[in-house]
Amino acid sequence: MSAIPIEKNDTMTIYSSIHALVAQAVQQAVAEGVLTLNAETPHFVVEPPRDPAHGDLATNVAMMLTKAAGKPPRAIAEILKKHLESAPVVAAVEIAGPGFINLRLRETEWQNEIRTILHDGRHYGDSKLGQGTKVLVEYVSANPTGPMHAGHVRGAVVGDALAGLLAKAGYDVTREYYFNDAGTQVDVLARTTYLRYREALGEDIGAIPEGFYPGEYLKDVGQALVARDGMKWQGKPEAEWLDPVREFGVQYMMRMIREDLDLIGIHHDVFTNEREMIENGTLEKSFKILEDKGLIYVGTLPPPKGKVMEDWEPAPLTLFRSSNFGDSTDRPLKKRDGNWAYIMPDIAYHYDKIRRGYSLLINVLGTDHGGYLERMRPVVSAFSDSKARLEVIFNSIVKVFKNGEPVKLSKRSGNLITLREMVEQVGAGAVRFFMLTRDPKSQLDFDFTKVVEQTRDNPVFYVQYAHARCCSILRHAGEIFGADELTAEKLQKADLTPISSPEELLLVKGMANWSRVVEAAATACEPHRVAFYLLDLAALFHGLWNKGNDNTSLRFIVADNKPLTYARMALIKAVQTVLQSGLAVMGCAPLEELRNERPTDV
RNA sequence: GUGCCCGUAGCUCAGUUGGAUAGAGCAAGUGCCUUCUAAGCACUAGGUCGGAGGUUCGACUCCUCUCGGGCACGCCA
Repeated sequence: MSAIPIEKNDTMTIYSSIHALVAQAVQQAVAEGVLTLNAETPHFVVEPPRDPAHGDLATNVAMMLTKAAGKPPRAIAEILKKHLESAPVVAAVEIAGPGFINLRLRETEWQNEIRTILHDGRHYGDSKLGQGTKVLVEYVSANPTGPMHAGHVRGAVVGDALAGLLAKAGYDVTREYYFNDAGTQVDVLARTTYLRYREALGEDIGAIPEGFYPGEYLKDVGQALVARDGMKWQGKPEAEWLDPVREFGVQYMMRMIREDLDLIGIHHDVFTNEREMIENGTLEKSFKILEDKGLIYVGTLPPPKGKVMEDWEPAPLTLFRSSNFGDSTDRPLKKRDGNWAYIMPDIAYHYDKIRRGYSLLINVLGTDHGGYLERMRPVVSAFSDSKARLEVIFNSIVKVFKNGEPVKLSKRSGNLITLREMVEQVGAGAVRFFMLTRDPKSQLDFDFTKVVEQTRDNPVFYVQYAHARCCSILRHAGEIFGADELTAEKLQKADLTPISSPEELLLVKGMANWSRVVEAAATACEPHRVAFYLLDLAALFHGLWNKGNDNTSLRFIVADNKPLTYARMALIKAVQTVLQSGLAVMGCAPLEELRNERPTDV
């Protein structure tokens, strides 16, 4: 029986190459007539078994083939076993349980994985899963009426990390911010700005009345307006100042928001706004397109169910046939008075996204926007002829704590925990990491005290500590070898055969999972999986470190054994690299030491 | 009334898209500092995966029903 050659290219991982090997084994068994299939080989997986005692890799291929082959899974596994055993990278093959094929690879395969990590550096784990698909991630999108506060941060971080994750997974990502500068909210902004403007000119405005924004931050805007325009608007009727003051306020707020976002390292590629959508005709055009597709008609909707509405009166309205695309009802695009309904700018905006060629649209929103997905999916389907896909990442609220006590937030009084405050107190990296330590759908408690705690149960610290330890070890080793000898380039050439203990290889296998995590997390649009992966990897590393307590020969630096130590430095450098790669996806800066420092920078 | 989300150890949460004996941290118990950082590590104990059916070689995962909690459900914005 001839050995099966493995075709290997740059983007292949251990898992994908073994997957290919298994597929080849199936083909070969068929070619030799020992296996007959009456259907295509179904989708099977090659993955690390839950229990490491089962081997390095496991595949369910035999169980998946039972129908096509008309044989019990263990019989199929027996046939494939013979083929797999002949592969040079395979050390052992076992059949277990209902028909799993467990593979053990030669140690050199794992040692080579260390070289791959050192070679790929920050690009280790990159995937071509997305195949360059154009994806637009829209996040933050807060209206320009105030600074970023705790309520915005989670969505901002989740969106940004998701964008980073999709980029790593091979998508062509655009980070976009959409703001509403044409509705009543920005009119309130304009009126409040005008009030603060009069205040800045020395008028006594008293308390901020109901229906205005109470926040102190608008005093600055009033003063800035005085600085620019002087007394130009004083005593003038609203009709004269409303437009220019609104524009001034919006620009001021957007500048402030961008500065806030910069504090946690968030920079959108594109800013889009509602006014532009209306003024450049996109809105009219999107309506026309729906009309041309025969999706607009005039009709009367039944009253909404399950909700008492005293003022309900049936009336003929301009409707969009969204029920053609799975919506529970058709939607009015114009109000009774003939003006556009409020969803129309959103519709226009999503038309614009499609027009720009995106086939995957992702919006990051709070769970309180529950109805959004049902309303917008039909829109996206209509404009793209069902070719583009809209996904919404809903994230739950963040509850803020200090010393275990909940911090009361009140938007009405303008008493909010600002993003700036969070970053100044715990550091940008910690804010970002912590926001990603939970599935977005579940509620998150953000405790200022816990985030900076240097203990095992603070995931931010635990992962950073692992990275800092790698740095520390390499610093110490530099005294033996000279720092010049510990670069990734030099370490790649090390003899890695000393890396052979089960504990060390377990760590390497953990690192080899990185690309699988990238792909799975990107597919699920769940960046928090990266945080959990890093936590796992850090635990493996800390565990190995502490093995040195019981057994000095397992310490990374063994003074009287330079070849061994040098090989282990390659391992440490690899761990450092993977941690950095993961932190980079999350947008957190890796820390080189923690002793007297807080995470401060992005 | 309808739709979406959640329900996993005493607490806070993961669970590799259907795989083998369901995992971490905290809290409880035990052991480990002559060290490259004990800011930690190892071990013990803890479960009817809300409940009941179904699909199949195999279900925390998919389907139906059901109970409990959250969020939505206008021509308002």
